[in-house]
Amino acid sequence: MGFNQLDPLLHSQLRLAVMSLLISVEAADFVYIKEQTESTAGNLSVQLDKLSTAGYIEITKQFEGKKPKTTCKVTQKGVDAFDSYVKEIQQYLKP
Amino acid sequence: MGFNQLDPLLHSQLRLAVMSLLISVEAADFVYIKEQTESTAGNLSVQLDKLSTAGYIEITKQFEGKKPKTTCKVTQKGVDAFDSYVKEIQQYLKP
DNA sequence: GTTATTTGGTTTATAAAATAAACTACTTTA
DNA sequence: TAAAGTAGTTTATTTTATAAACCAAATAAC
Repeated sequence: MGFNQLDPLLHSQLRLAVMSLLISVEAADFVYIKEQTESTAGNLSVQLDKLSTAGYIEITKQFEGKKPKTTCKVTQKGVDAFDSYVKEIQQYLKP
Repeated sequence: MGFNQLDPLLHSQLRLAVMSLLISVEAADFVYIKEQTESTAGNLSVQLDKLSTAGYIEITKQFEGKKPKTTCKVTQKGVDAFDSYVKEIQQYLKP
């Protein structure tokens, strides 16, 4: 037993999906993340901001031709936090 | 990939801890759960109620001598839901 | 060529959760 | 018998998540 606190920043449906995705692909743009996670743009925008503020991901905004393009990639801090989260929740899940 | 919806009833810090605990011990009383999960009585009361309403646990209230005693045990439905949740979140966690 | 519509988002408002604080009812101890 | 402890519940507050509305520019349709 011993239910140590799960990182509340990661223990969220969408943010967990985003982190999981970014960890496997290293970098992804807004539209791709939105499609993969089946989230709304508004919700995604907010949650990416939180992950960015926490230093778990890095967001770059540039123009691809004439369209804006937001690219995200996970930071080392983000990888570490995700690893810890995985270890912690495994405690909950194993019987 | 494929981020299928995590059961929101289980994807909660305290409810997940409670379910995890109950699955391993089969039955536990209010005070014990409160201690193990390090939760406040108010929060625990609310969350147990939600799990009970969902049919994931069964709550029995009786008197132990002169003191009230609330005992909880997980139902089959609860076990099934927990199993599904574990399978789903494993998808998120594996890189 | 100017009126939709789509793309790629952000901001603000609303709904739902989690948590904390206050309260109830009874018991035990000083 | 007054104070403190036990075992909770109810209500209020805070935090989160989600949805709705909006913005700016580009493209397609009439």
